[in-house]
Amino acid sequence: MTIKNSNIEHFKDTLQREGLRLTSQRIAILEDILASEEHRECDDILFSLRSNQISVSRATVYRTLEILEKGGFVRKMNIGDGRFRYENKLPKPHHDHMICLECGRIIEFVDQEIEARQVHLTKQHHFKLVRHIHQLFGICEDCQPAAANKGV
Amino acid sequence: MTIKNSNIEHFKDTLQREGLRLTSQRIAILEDILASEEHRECDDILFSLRSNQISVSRATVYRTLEILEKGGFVRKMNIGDGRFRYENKLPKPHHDHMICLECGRIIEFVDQEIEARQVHLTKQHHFKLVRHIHQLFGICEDCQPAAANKGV
DNA sequence: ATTTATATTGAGACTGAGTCTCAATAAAGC
DNA sequence: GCTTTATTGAGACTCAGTCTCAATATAAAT
Repeated sequence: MTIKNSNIEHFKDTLQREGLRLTSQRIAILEDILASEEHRECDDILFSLRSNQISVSRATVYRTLEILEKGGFVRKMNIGDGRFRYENKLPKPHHDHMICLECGRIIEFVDQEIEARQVHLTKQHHFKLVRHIHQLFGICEDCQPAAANKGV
Repeated sequence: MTIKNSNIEHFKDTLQREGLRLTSQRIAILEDILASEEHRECDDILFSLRSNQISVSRATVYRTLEILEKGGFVRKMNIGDGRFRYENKLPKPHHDHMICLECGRIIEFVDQEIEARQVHLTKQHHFKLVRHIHQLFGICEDCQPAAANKGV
């Protein structure tokens, strides 16, 4: 059994547990996400499907993304520009993001010291930490010459 | 001269530098923000003004908030629920936020180690850090008993 | 103080991401 | 294959935020 098929099986189990059905649209959306390493918005996924002659409605993509998020297949991220991004979460350990303000490029990072400090700080405030967002906005290496010309 | 008046003077200077005018609406909005320590959304500010018999349109509040943000008077924050929050930035040094998922309470924090690690990490990636968002979501002390009952 | 040029305002139209509705369709179990 | 019921697509809808434009107010000039 391929890795891809084992993911579909896993998805099937997740659906069954919730009394949901395995449809061709859901499979197509999951496969498209599994095939990408990018942080994409809904329409990126929609157009990617369409470029493979798969027609799915926008509503179905949103609905499926919600199921996939709950099932731990994708991570939904808010980078503050009003549109959510979705990334294939399966092969990835926890990480945070640097986001280029010029080109939108996303660089992933993790830092154990920061993770530990977060736990420490929340304990100090008797706050039960559930999840966190840590985003570093700036200019990536490639965009720095261009940004300097624009006076950034 | 009171602290309040010196802020209005500072605002006046900021406006003049941009060729903008000092209007009663802009003063009222700034004063309302200066009088609050909270992280409020546009409508909170609008209703606060109205409760003081000051009628301003929503568009003007948004427009003024934009000017105040650029001028460094307020900080605009995205806590991921689709509505921006604005906080009086003047008396405050840099800080990040813990956000209670139950009651929306916001606790401010700073940690020099985290700040230093951020700089270190971005340097490693030759990324020019401009700003960051660091939000810790969870359950605040007060909400933990209630959340436990709901099975969170 | 009056005039003049132009920035600002308010009301409501508009935008765009995302959600909801509902009739038609398609899974899944029998 | 039949039945039950979840799912789909199309488009209406929502909601925060932005834009438009005629009426108004500010600031500078006279």
